[in-house]
Amino acid sequence: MMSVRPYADAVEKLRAAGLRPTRQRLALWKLLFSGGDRHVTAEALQAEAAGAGVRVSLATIYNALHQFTQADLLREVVVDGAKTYFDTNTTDHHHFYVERDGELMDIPGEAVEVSGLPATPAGMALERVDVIVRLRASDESKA
Amino acid sequence: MMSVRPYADAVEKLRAAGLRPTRQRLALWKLLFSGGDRHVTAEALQAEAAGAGVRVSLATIYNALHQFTQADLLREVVVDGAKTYFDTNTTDHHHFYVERDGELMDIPGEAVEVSGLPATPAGMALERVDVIVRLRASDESKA
DNA sequence: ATAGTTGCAAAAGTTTTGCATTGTA
DNA sequence: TACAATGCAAAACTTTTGCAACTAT
Repeated sequence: MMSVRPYADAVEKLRAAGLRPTRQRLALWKLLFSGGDRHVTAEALQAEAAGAGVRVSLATIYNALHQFTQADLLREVVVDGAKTYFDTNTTDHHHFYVERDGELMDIPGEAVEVSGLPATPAGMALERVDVIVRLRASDESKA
Repeated sequence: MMSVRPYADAVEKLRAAGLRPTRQRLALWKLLFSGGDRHVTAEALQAEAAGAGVRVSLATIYNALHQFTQADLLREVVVDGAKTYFDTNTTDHHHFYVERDGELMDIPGEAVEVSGLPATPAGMALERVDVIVRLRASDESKA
C-alpha cells in the first residue's frame, strides 16, 4: 500500500539516489525543496534547520549537500571564493550575483546564448558553460 | 635622463598606482608581467619567487596581489571555491577552466557574445559578465 | 626622519576528516 | 545484527590581521 506520510517523495528520491532516508537528510530535503528554487550555503542551511528545530551538525550538512550534488539533486555554484553555494535548480541556467549582499538569482538558461566561443581544446570535452552576471546596487554612493 | 635599469617600467607603473617600488613588489611584478598573460594563485607565486631566489612572505604576496588588483593591474578570477586566481590580463575576456588540473586559459573577449540576458534588476547596475567554460579531459576513464 | 612596507606568527573562516556512537534496514 | 550515517572535535586549508622591525624617499 502507498504511504501517505509527508516526505513520501523525498524518501523515494533519496532511495533512488542510493541514500538512506535518514531523519537529517529528510529534514534538509524538506528545507531545500519545499519552496521554489533556492541558493544556500552550508552555514545558512544549518541556521534554517536550527530554526526549524532540527539539530544537524555542519559536518552532516556538508556531507548531505555533497551527496545531493553527486546525485544531481543540487548544483554547486562558484561565484565567490569565500563561500560555496548550492543551488536547488539543476537545470541549465545562469546567475545574477550581487556581491555586496552575497545574493544569487537564477537566470533561465533557455533565454541565454553564448556565441563566439573558440573550439574546445584538443583532448578536452565541454563540461558546462557558466555565466555569472555581477551586479552592484546602482545607488551606491561610491565607485 | 632616462633610466636604463631593468624594472624602469615597473617602477613607474607602481608609482603611478601609488605604490612604492619595493624590492618585493618589483620581484613579483617581474614574475607576473615578464611573460605573456598569466594566471596565478598566491601560493604558486610564492613558489615561483622562491625558485627565483626571492624570499617573500605569503602575507606580502597577498598584499601585493590585492594592491595590484585595486590598481587594475590584475583581475581576480573566481572559478573554484578553494583557491583565488589572479589574472594578468585585465582586458575584457573569459576563461576555460580545467577542474582536474586547476588550469585556467583565456578566451579573448571580443569574440564572445552573451545574448538573451534579462534586464538588470531595478536599482542594480551591471558590473561584469563572467563566462567560465568548464572542461574535462575527454579521455578520462570515468564519468 | 617619516611614513609606508614587510615578515612573522597567530587568528579567522570555511570545509574536511577520523572515530566512537547511533539508527536504519 | 550489520553496516551505513551521524556528530563532535580537531585538523587542514586558504586568506587576513596586528605589530615590531625595516626601508624607500
